[in-house]
Formats: sequence, C-alpha cells, structure tokens
Amino acid sequence: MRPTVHDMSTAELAVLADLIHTLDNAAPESDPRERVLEGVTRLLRADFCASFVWNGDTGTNERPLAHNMSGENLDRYLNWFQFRDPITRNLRARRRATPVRAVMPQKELEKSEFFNEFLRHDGLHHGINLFLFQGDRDLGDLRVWRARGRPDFQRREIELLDVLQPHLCRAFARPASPLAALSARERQVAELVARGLTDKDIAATLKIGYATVRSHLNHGMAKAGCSNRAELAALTHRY
Amino acid sequence: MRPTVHDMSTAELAVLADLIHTLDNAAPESDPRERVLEGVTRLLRADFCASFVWNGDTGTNERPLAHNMSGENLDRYLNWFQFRDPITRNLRARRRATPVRAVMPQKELEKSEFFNEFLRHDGLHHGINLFLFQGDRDLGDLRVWRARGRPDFQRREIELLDVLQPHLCRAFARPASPLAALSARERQVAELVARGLTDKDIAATLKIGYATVRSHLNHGMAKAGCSNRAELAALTHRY
DNA sequence: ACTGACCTCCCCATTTTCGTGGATACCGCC
DNA sequence: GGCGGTATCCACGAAAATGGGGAGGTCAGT
Repeated sequence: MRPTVHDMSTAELAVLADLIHTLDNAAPESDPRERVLEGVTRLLRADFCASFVWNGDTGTNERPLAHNMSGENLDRYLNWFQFRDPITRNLRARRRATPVRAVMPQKELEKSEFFNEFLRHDGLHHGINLFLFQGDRDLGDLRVWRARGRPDFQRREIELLDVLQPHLCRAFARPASPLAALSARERQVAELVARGLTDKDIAATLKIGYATVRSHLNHGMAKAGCSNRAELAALTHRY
Repeated sequence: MRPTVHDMSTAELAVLADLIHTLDNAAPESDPRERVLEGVTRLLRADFCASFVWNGDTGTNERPLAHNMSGENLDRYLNWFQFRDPITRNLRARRRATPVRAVMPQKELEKSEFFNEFLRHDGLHHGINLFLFQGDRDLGDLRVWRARGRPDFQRREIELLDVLQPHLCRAFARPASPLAALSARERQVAELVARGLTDKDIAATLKIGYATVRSHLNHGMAKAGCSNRAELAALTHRY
C-alpha cells in the first residue's frame, strides 16, 4: 500500500517547523492558540481562521480568537449565531479534523440562514474544523475557512491537521504557570532567587528593605503553592 | 514565480514535526545529535546517517555517531580515512546542505580509494552533507547516504535540510547544562530540591542519611557553580 | 596496585530562610 | 467611600541551609 503523498512547498515546511517550535517554546503567559492561527492558515492554504473554547457548563463557545476575520462578525457569532449554528456541534463530535461538508452538504449549507446571515459576511465558504481534547476536557478548536471560488479542503489539509493534532493538544493542555498569579514585583524577586541571590542580596539589588523582600517572597510562595524558595526558583524556569 | 513543491507523506510530516519537538525538548544531558539521526534519515528517504564534530584545533573529526552504519567502519574513518577524505573538507566549506556530487563527480568518486576502501564497506553511495555552525564555531554535521541503486539526492532533500538547519543550529548550539557534570545521585538530589523537599525529606525519600544529602548537595552546587540550593533548583528546569 | 570518582556518613558554627502577625500607603474599581 | 491588591516596612523565634573540615568503602580504569 502506497502512503498518501502531499505537496508541500519549502516555505510551508518551514512554517510547519516553526509552528511546532513556537508551540513548544513560547511564553506560557500568552494563550497558545494565538501562536497558531496564522501558521495554520498558511499551511492549509486557507484565508481565515478562528478559534474558540467550548465551555460545557454554560454550553457556549468562549475566548474567541481570529485571523483575517472581522471583530463585529465574531461578536455576532458569540451573541447570536452560535446558538443557531447547525454545523459546529457535529464537527466537535468528530473529535478529529473534519471538513464542514462531512456534516452538511455544501448546497444545504448555502441555503441556511447561518451561512447567508453570518458566514457570508466575512466570505467564509469552505470550512474545516479541528477540536482538541485532553480526555474529555475541551482545549480549544481551530475553524479554518477558504473564500468563495477557492477549492474545498481535501485530504492534504485533513492529514496536515492530523499531524498537528498531538502537538496542538500538548501545547494547549500545558497548564498555566503558577507564577502567573504573582505580581510583577513578586515575580522579579522570584527571578533573583532563581539566580541564587540571598534575600539580603535581593534587597540590595532591588534597593528595597530586607523585610520587603521577605514579604514578596512569602506572598509569592503562597500564591504559587511552593513550600520553599527552591521550589519557586525551579518554577521560574520550568515553563 | 512558482515556489518549489515537494512531495511529503503524512508520516514524513509527522516525523518532521516530532523532530522539531524533540530538538526543542529532549533532555540536555544527551547529545542533541543523537536525537536527529534516525528522523533525518527517514525524512530524506536515506539509508545511512553519520555525524561528527569538527575540531579546528586538532584538525580532526570527533565524537562520531551513526545510524545504520557499522562501528568498525566508523573506527576506520576516525583512525585512517578521515585523513584521506577527498570530499568532506569541501562539503564543510559550503556551510549549507550540499550533495557530494557538488564537490566531486560521482564517476570520479567511485574511482577513488576513499570510496572503494571505505564508503563501499557500508554501502554508502549517494551522499549529502550538512555542517552546522554558530558563527565560526563548529556545532556538528550530518552526513546522510543512500545505498547503491537508489537515486541521488535531489532538490527536495537539499531544501528539507535547509528547513531543518536553523532548528538544528539552535538545538546543537544550546550550551550543555552545568548539571551534566553532576553524578547521578547528585542530580537526583537536585531534582528533589527543585520539588521543594527539605534535606531531611530528601534523606527520607532516598533512604539515606541527612549528612549524605548535605554532601551530595555541596558537591553538586560546587560542580554546577551554584551558590545555593535555589540556584541549583532553577538549573534543573532551565534546560 | 594505585588513582580518581562516587556514595555514604559524621561534627560544628554560622547564616539564611520560613512562618506569623502585624503596619502604612497607594491605586483602581464598584 | 470602602474593598482588594500591591508595595513597602518591622520583629521574633523555630527550622533549615550552608561551609568547612574529615572518614571509610566501592568500583572502574590505568
């Protein structure tokens, strides 16, 4: 059996490589989904990309992100059309990269209110979605679209998303750094701790009192759930 | 101008993605070159791969690694044939992925002693080399070979290596962790320190005496050049 | 057989850290 | 105008870490 073969330009291979690198290495402060939208759009030779995170408790799509899409239309989706969206629920159920046509024939879609009142506004015509999970936890999705007149997504794009899927899951599932809860000053103190300075040194470096350093450190350790400075120091370089 | 397009199977795209991920994330204790040989061989649809690091001071190739090549032949290269190798010096000068034919016509190569007495032993026929540098510092190379009867390397393989090059440079240039100098036990203690355990806890966990923990810790901090346990803890997650 | 690296254990004095429980002041937000 | 979060400061005592020394045994390589 011959394996499926896809055509990839050198530039696209570089985009793929950078994408994986970025997923593994970008700062944990930022939403990892942000780092992915543009690259995925290029890789899939698409025109638009959006991303949401499904909240099972409220039954809504949250935390919108988009590439090449208008903010107003995104708001319209959040406030109105997500509740009359005939495709996304079924696409999510697939738990795998799935073209929109797999859950609704293109002709039928184009007759729907959802298409004519919402998708058309930004020019979204052919879609492919990927929902990421960790077990049953929703990690976020990718909704990639091509404009009218472009060919629909094919096997190449599905399998590209299959390749990306484990890496996206890994990056999206990476827990937020406990250090995110620290204030700027507290993080600064933690950094100096990680460089091996004593509290006295830190006070001198930051030109604040020794007691202040102790205070920042105690607060920081409490917030991060650390039992001592060594654990806090390790956290500063863990993520 | 149309960009060059290459054919890539889904499996190969996954190998590429894993390769980048591995380069970014594998333990710094191991030589990053190890993590790459097999993947690069698959990606280039090659049969053999070796890697050395050029030492400018002694003028020799050092630290051999190989995939699908015999240890004896590697030794023969190190002890004898590297000093009568008519191609590698010129390939290194290119500072870019370069097929062997670019520095010596295949016919001429096949007439050489180097080919008949060395390359043929393992079946190396068509070669492509990539030398990695950081400025003028040699980071190591990749010497990828196909067997007799297979086609020579083409533009696809050259450009694939071009895509990999920056990522390989980044990974190979990453300085060795100061922790590499620690003994196994010392590193183990450092890990527990980074998890926030006190020395007493560590002694209990490892079922050794408190004094022993202190000893490992003092030795470890001395070797890593750390002034205290927090700095050591930070190092365990820095790389 | 010697050397060096490793793992194990011990003592002691000093320094540092940790936890607790404060205080004052500034700021943005509702 | 309070409320919460931040940044700054203070003091005390218990606990832990650090630095310096040394000692004995194993094990691999020369």
